[in-house]
Amino acid sequence: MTAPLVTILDDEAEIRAMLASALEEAGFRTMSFSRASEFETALKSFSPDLCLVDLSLPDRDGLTLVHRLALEQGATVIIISGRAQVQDRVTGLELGADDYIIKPFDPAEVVARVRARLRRDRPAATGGEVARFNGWTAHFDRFALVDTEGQETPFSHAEGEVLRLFLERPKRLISRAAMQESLGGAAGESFDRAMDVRISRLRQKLHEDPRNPRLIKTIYGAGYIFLGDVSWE
Amino acid sequence: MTAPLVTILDDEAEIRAMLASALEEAGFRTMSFSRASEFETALKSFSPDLCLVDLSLPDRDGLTLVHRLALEQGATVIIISGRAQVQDRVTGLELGADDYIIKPFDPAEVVARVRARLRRDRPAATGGEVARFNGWTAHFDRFALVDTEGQETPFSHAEGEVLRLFLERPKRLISRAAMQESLGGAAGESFDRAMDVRISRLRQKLHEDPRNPRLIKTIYGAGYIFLGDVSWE
DNA sequence: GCGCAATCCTAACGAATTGTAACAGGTGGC
DNA sequence: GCCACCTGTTACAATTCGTTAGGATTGCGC
Repeated sequence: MTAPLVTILDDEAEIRAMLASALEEAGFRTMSFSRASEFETALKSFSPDLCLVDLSLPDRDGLTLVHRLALEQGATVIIISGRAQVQDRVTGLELGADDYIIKPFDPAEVVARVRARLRRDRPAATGGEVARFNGWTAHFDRFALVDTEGQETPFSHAEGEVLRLFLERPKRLISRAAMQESLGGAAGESFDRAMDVRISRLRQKLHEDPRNPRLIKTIYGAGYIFLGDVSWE
Repeated sequence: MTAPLVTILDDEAEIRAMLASALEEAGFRTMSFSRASEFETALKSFSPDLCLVDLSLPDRDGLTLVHRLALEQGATVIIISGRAQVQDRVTGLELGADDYIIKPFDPAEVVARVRARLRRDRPAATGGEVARFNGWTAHFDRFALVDTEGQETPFSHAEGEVLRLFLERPKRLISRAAMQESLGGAAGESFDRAMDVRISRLRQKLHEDPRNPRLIKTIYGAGYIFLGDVSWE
């Protein structure tokens, strides 16, 4: 999967540079344009995954461009603008923009908003559903564990909840209480036994040696700790 | 097509009222909740198209709730918060929120942002009769599924209802109750068995492996989730 | 090391939930 | 009427997952 392509259309070189470096650092490919006409020409050869558009362009009405991009061409568009009035924002969004960011902005927030948009369009690009650890690949989207040989082992919803919890907090102690709260279990009672069973079944699917688990360690009297080297994608 | 359902979760009655009236005026259906626990209970019976969530909730950590809603359940979430720091916004968006609105806000902007989100989520609302997903093309106008080789498989009206529901809400949990409500089935009774049968027949036409369905997943005790990458045209 | 209680593991069971084959009533074309 | 098809119902099979119970492990005092 190649990195998503984000275009930047802004007449100020400084802002283009700031956005481009922040986005590239975050793993996106970027293309920058200072004038709408050039941008539109480039669109004939490329189809960006997301377009950042400054409304105050010298050579074209920005809103018209946004409208054509978003509604007619179906592109994902985020407006960047110095105009902060609610009315400006509302019309920008009504015209088809997916988001509206006001200058001055923090590049970190722009990156976060770009990610939030692309997460839906290209789920694989910004991740959240696939994690790798110690030879395993967990596909939460299809509820399956895949080993190095491509062998698939399905896991259930309940097992997935536990696995996800571990993969989101690797190498950190997770107390039973925290786990119950996370998994929506009513505190106390005898749900803690159900907890154990879920983990037991998960261990089996991960081929853990019961005597010497390598991935899911029990900390007696405290909770569990997941020792895999996790990377999400 | 029924109006999209927007849920409002905020502990301040005044804000709930303001949002609800603005959204209803804009043509949305709304449901309001003051506490996260009630909201989560209601989620078992309804599938909102979009959730507005205030982060400062009395009975639960708002960010955890957002994370579960957005990433695990695939719901569309807009955070409303009094915390205006860039860092707060970035973490909110990283956790899966689709947008982040800061208090105090203008109801008109909230409505515009809600519309901007839903415009992408429910393209079918604007009237598409053909949808593509994972090698299949569903033609609702002539009740047929077409595979990559052009092979046509007809589907019935009842099957189409289920398929359309899935294609309009991909990658989101759809509870049985919500499905019955959508399909006009009388609640309770033994209609839920008919539900299963419809899905079973649809799975067969999609050539799903009964042991390991890839498109229509069952979430035991909760509902179903459709995992295709859908695009309407 | 030994004994004991607390804690944890997991096989086995069973209730609840879901899947689906088979059946039957309904509808419409001819 | 006959036939094909649609669709809900029934009955039983399969799956999920919490509970139970007994065994294993750990920590601690001696």
